[in-house]
Amino acid sequence: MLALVDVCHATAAARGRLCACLAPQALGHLRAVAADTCLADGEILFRPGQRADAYFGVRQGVTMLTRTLSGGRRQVLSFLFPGEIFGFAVQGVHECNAVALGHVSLCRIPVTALTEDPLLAARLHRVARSCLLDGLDQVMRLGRMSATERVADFLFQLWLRLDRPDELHLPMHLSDVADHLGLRSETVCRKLAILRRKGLIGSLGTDGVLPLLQPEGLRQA
Amino acid sequence: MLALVDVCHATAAARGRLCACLAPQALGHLRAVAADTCLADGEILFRPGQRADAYFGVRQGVTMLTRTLSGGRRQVLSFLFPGEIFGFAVQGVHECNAVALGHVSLCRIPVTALTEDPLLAARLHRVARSCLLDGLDQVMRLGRMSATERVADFLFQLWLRLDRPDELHLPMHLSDVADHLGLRSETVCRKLAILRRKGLIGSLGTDGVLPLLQPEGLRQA
DNA sequence: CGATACATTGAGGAGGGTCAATCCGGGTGG
DNA sequence: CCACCCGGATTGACCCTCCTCAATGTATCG
Repeated sequence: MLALVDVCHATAAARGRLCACLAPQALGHLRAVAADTCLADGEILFRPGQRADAYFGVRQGVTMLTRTLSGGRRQVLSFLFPGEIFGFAVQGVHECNAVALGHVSLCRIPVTALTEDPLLAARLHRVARSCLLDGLDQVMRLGRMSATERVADFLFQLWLRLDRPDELHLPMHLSDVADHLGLRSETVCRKLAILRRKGLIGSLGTDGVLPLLQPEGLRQA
Repeated sequence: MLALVDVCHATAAARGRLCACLAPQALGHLRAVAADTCLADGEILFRPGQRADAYFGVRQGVTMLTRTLSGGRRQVLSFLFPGEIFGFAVQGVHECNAVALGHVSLCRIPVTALTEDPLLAARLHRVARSCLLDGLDQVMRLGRMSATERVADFLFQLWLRLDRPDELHLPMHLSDVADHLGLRSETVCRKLAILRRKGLIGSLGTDGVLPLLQPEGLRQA
């Protein structure tokens, strides 16, 4: 029953993290009600239409939220890294799939915990609104950026979210990134090659590690 | 000091409307704290970076939320019709421009009203999460739909939001719609022509009125 | 060692962007 | 009342970015 506490200390810099904005007494309560869960690679935590009776915090690994359109067209709404919260639903029903990328361990926060603890509820609402912000960034990317800009901006934003690491550990496939950016995996691959030739990033290792040589350079293009 | 009450009775069917989900006692309180405002065409209610000390409910007219990228590239995040609420901010600061399309009358709800009235606060949070849902729809459109599908889906969703009217009153320019759908105004115009040739819609009048001949037909394409 | 899964690279085509010309309605001023 | 003008819609021609399809490379696993 470690809940989110440990993880959040490691990645507290990013906005929207739960523990970073929780008062100590709320943390104590959270520790009491949260339960841990584990998922294997590709496992689906929930699907659209399922009752949403809990929030989830990522402890280890990456979870991906997806939605599918007619014709099998898939959109990856977001990638959730350790310390981040997901599972927000409007009318008690999930609107997307939650898929584990690699081994994922989660902490489960029942919605009933919110009614019991208004402080926790307020903080979660704040996180929800922060998700709204991330959604805006994605809309800007999809609506008004070229393919190269989308890839570069995606890496740059990820770099910020993960506390400016020297390299990104990306457990998802290129096709997942493509479905996130409204592109094809071949296009993502080509654009990564361009950024590599510019000296902004290194080569994507088979283990999903991508060295960031000039992260700030990703900002403009 | 009519607040939102009157308007909401006219358009209560759509999800996310404020009054539709407000208990009577909350409405009374809302009536007490809300203040009316008017905007002329093109007038800007707030800009990114400004302190967000109030929410706004649209009483008459349409308001548009926009964001601008380097190079003057603009993205229209949403169009807000009568009965709808906007002004959600994360850290007390607005993240976009709010622009009036034609004459707009608003009702202003100070954020202080939320701390005084937890019921009102809870309802507004629900609306905020509903906005999150609308954002998902837009991401699906931008990421995975063709130009024709985007235009058709935009009209279809609008038709649902406005309680399935026989015709849409669109006070915005084609370029605004284009900036909403990640397209160029010429493309929107061409795609509208295609839908017209298919007999799904009528001709866009100079007054912004667009007859919907087969609204259900817009769903698939 | 072969099989599988995914990344990578190439060649060709289509959808939508870009630029420019024209249309059209409404407003203005003579 | 009419000519003029202006902003935006519409349409056409051309081009570029990205998609599509296919081949090849490469690492992991049985």
